[in-house]
Amino acid sequence: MPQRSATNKVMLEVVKTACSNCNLRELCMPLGLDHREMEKLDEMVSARHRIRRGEHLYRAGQRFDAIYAIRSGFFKTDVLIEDGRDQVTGFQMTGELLGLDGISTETHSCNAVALEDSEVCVIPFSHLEGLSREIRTLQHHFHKVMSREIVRDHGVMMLLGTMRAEERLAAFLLNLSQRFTARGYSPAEFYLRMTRDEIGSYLGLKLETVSRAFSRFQEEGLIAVQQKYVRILDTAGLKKLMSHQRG
Amino acid sequence: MPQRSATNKVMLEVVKTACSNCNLRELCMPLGLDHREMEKLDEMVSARHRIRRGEHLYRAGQRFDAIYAIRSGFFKTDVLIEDGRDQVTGFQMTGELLGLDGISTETHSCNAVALEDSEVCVIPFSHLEGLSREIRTLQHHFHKVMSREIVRDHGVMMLLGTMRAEERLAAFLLNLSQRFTARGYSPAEFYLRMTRDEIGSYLGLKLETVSRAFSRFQEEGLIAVQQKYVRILDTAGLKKLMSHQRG
DNA sequence: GAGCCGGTTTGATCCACGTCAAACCCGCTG
DNA sequence: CAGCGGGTTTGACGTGGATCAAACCGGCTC
Repeated sequence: MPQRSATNKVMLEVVKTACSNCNLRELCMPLGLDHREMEKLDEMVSARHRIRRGEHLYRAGQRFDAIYAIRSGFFKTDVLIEDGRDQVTGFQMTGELLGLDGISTETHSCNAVALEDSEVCVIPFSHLEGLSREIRTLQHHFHKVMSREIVRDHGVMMLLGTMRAEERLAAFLLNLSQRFTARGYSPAEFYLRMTRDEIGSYLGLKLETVSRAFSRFQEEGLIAVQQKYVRILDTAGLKKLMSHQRG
Repeated sequence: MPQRSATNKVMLEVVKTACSNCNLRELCMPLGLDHREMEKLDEMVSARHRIRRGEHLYRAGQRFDAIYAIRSGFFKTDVLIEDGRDQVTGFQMTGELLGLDGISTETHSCNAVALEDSEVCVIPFSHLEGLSREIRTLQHHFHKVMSREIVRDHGVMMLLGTMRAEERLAAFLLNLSQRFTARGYSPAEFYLRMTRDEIGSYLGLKLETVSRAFSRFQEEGLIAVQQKYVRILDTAGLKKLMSHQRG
């Protein structure tokens, strides 16, 4: 049985977490490690955390010393500026990493909040750096993950800089669909874990605009929405909408 | 005298580039290396490239195998999507790294174009990975640089998602000022290397809007502009403008 | 020095999205 | 089952920035 102790308001389990038989392996960690390397990887993960819906995994300003791999659940990250404005910078799901932004200053630069009850693996960053000096493939994998994050952000910048409301929402839905698919869920129907307001914040729109876009998509038969439940009826239609609006 | 050979349309110099006595060291590479480590660093940089104004350092779709440190000059990076829309994702200056986005897929995901005659150090990525398995401080430095890029991108997302035109331009000017300062140039006056259109693309605005915002700032005595030459007259005013517009 | 050309400025008009406000929906609690 | 509250939808209206268009500016070539 795992030991338990309360840290902040969060339950910490000191378990022997085993990457070696985690079925998210191919999402979060590199393939093709030999037996010894796999054992080391298991040691790298120091613990698992359960985070309840609405709780923070970390907050902007806190000292950074670990990154987190999402075992299950759903998160958002957001940044806040003095004058009260804030923006959701991303939504993260199973198999994705959280906390990469903290490396640069050794301080988290955004908040990470669970949008549903979730579980993460805690990967102390010094362990990760140590191990990636030993295991090439791990090193390379990690670099790719960071780079992918940069590319992803460029995509969002593109979205925010050049697309109109409906294109943004279409892009957002298609992106979710694709990520759910990669995790073995239906590409065509899913529950949104976030509110209209959070979607709007992420997409640089007001919640009313998001809501109207949803309604419009429904009218046009592209999707069926019922609150947080979304069914995509016409993927091609959504794609078309994205590319050749205006121009 | 360095050997010369023409590669693409770009001059390549096979010189013994020496990080060890490069005065950008503190900007692009880690401090506190001992003599032997410094020598290895020198070997890591395989060559220097000269890029003339308007030329591409690399293009989206090309195979990635090196990152580039800007020795001198000024670049922009931009992404292009099918339907013809494009967006500038960043402006890079002396001491900054280019090409990090290519690691994830081993293919460059954006274009890098020199906005003035420039010179870069070519750092083959496999060398960098190899060396950072040996030198902890180099490894850690590199991770910080990648992470900083992510944080920077979040800042841009914030800008694009929540700020209005004049706030965006103010943020842009203050950011440039700060980066020039860090490089020993005047914080208050500089030449813009990019056009109004490129600024607009970066800030998610049309060039007319950028131009109007410049004019407005000038009317209000915040800056003096003459084409690409900008003098900041009231830094505090620009900052104030950013924070407490609309509220 | 005339003429051209890319980039910029400025003005007039338009429209997508924001703002404000009311109603609605659904799950909870007493 | 009434009442409440967070989230959502929908409508009416206002506005910041896009669009369209014309003029301007400085550097270039012939």
